[in-house]
Amino acid sequence: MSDGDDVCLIRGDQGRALRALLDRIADKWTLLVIATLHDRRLRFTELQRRIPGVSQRMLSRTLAHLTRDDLVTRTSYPEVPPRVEYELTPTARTLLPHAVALADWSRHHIPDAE
Amino acid sequence: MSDGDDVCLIRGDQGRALRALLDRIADKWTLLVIATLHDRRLRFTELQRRIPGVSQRMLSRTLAHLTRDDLVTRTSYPEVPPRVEYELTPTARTLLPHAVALADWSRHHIPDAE
DNA sequence: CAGAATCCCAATTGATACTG
DNA sequence: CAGTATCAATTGGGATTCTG
Repeated sequence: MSDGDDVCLIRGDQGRALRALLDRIADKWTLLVIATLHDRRLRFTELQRRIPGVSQRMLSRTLAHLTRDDLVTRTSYPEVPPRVEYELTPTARTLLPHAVALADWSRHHIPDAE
Repeated sequence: MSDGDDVCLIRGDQGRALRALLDRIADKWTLLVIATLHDRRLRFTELQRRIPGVSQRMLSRTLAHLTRDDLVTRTSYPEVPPRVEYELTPTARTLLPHAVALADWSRHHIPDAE
């Protein structure tokens, strides 16, 4: 907790890791998708309905990236009409507390963020 | 710590706060500037030397935003040649542990982030 | 030294239409 | 239903030039 904590967010592993994370989740929709899936599996259309403003294209891309990064699992059922369900991976769930902590920090320290 | 923690990162204050924060710090240079200033006040040119690849334009813009958001203080000394020093505000310092925590999470959960 | 102004390119996002 | 394809609009960022 001391002020002297060594912060090595430049040039080191920490810096690259943080950049890799932000590159994956800091865009316009990713965190919204993760948050929307936090307590339930959802189908494509349900996700789109719960996330106001997202286009099919962006939701599709976001889910593809999340699936590739192993933060979301995609389950396709061989039915007609097709049904596909998305769900957070355990890995993604461990990220949620950090997101909440950051949101909390923001509400306390950034004006108009409340 | 339970799985049932209420995560309200959608539509609520939390969601807007998190978005406001990411809009301010998730770009290419902001966190690098914050990290570079974590233990010392620095002048414009020193910052540019310590952050490889940053252009004058982007460093200038980034510092202006950080100053406006009260994460960095700008002190100008009336000398010739001019001297300007930048320093983290106490507010910005409280953000650093969160950044470190996220970097740590990333190193454990994102392949190639190490 | 510390920047502001200008121009240009690349990447991100959105709107719309179409398909298995 | 769950996407993909295409194109237009917007934004982020870099290179260069100029200035108090």
